[in-house]
Amino acid sequence: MVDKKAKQRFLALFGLKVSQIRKEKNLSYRKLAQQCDIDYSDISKIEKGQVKIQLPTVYELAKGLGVHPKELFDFEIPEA
Amino acid sequence: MVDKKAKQRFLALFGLKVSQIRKEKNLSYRKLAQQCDIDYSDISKIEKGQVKIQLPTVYELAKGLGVHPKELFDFEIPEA
DNA sequence: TAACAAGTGGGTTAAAAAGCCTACAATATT
DNA sequence: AATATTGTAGGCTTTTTAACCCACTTGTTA
Repeated sequence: MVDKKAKQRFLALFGLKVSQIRKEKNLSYRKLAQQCDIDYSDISKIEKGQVKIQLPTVYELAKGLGVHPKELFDFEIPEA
Repeated sequence: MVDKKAKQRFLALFGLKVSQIRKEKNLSYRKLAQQCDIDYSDISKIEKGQVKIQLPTVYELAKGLGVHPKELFDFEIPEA
């Protein structure tokens, strides 16, 4: 496993993006959870960058938020 | 697990995108594998949509391909 | 103040990815 | 023709998510 810190940063930025979009849409964890097949307590962990979610979960999340999955990755990647 | 087919389509489209970019850059599985921390045989499976990779793997893949992770999701999501 | 909603953290079990390697067939290269 | 490259498939072990559930705490609001 190379570049552990960069991956951790990536997870954190992804979670932040999810958090931003969720708040824009005025959704609580529980409300969002109703719209996608993810447990509300797990969404909390995702936003904190605590779990390395898989592609289908990314898909579910985007669906629940009503955005294209691509949008969840719309953030700057820190170089080096 | 709701919507199994949609998730499978999503995986397939993602893999197709990876495949397209890899070929644009004239990279073989083994060459790409040298630039990211993923085994070459696993990249093959990713492109075929056979594995549900996690976020750090998405990050690695994008890094190896020299693109922003967002680009790997730049495809149409089939409705319904 | 009571009831409710929200965020958080901890735990469980089964399934699957990560990470690794080997082998083989089909191409391409020399 | 011989060699090297490429895609593919299979197996293996360890680690971790997925998918749940429950309990506690802090805010909200009726």
